[in-house]
Amino acid sequence: MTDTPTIQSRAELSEILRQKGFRLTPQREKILDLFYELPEGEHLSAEELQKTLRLENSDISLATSYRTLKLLASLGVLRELDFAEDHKHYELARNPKSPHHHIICLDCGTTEEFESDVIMQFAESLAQNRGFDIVDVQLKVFAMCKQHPVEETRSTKGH
Amino acid sequence: MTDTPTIQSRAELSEILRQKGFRLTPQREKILDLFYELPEGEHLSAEELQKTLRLENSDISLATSYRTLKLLASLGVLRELDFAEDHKHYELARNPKSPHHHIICLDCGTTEEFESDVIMQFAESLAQNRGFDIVDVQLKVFAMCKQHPVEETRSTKGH
DNA sequence: TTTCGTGCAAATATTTTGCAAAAAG
DNA sequence: CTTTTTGCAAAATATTTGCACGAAA
Repeated sequence: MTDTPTIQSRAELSEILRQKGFRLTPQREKILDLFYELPEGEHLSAEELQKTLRLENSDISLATSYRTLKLLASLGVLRELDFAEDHKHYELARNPKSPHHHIICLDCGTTEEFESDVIMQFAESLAQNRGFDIVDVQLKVFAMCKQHPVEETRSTKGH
Repeated sequence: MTDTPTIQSRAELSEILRQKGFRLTPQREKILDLFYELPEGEHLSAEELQKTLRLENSDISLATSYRTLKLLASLGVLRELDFAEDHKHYELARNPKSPHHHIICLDCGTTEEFESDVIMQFAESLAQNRGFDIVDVQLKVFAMCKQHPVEETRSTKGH
């Protein structure tokens, strides 16, 4: 892995930003705060972030939300997740040494997360063999959960 | 894994479609043909598919391309891939019993693929424990390749 | 012939960007 | 003061959809 810093507390944000020449703004603080308030394993899309901000009467423009999500992801503070959807999700990169993975129900969209040393070791040695420097590792298991068995005919077109 | 059929040849397409009440059209045949002509490990986005079709003087509308990609993916004939980009990629699901995985350079976008029994076994037992029925497994290793070392300061804003 | 698929253009959805004003350092 | 960041609205991208016509079974 690279030198991605593990943020122990929101207070480190200022330092991380300053190191790279970015400024600490109320918007950036607020957005990071929100991610800290989130239960572990939760992730937000840009729209969900906006909705949450509005609930707390924070008036941050959508453009700033997008810019902040990208910035924080590029700094390694947030992790960008791609499920089988049309938008990205973000979560705190709490512990970059052991990224976690997701099993996703293709029908209801439910996600469960898990960690795995097996996967990480595999990825590390693979990257080393090929001369890559790992930034993130994401295993995605697309599946149907108990509540949503595999459909067999076109009658079930939904989703 | 589910009963996703492994297509041995393009000729089976008709049967697979008919089974679910879909029709065999020249457009669907042509698009599947293209994927068969692709070297293993190659994948196409909707736009790339259009470009390739145009090169062969096939005049299939973009809407139909999108519809066909979605349809074939839902039938298990194609596999939908999400890299850290703003569009999806598709590839033939040649062997659904051992999906392959990708290591992606975040800077230049190069992808290399690999397979792994370790990953598949891990995924199978995980899914079983949680009562999920696996549809696909994708490990993505985001990294920087030899040619594109990790950037340290904001001076390198590109990309 | 009846139902499904296609092409077109318009509509959506998501994300990015130019620019002037406001804020950070 | 100087440079970055914000908010807004417009633009750019990616994908989906309504509808009338044409094609498959």
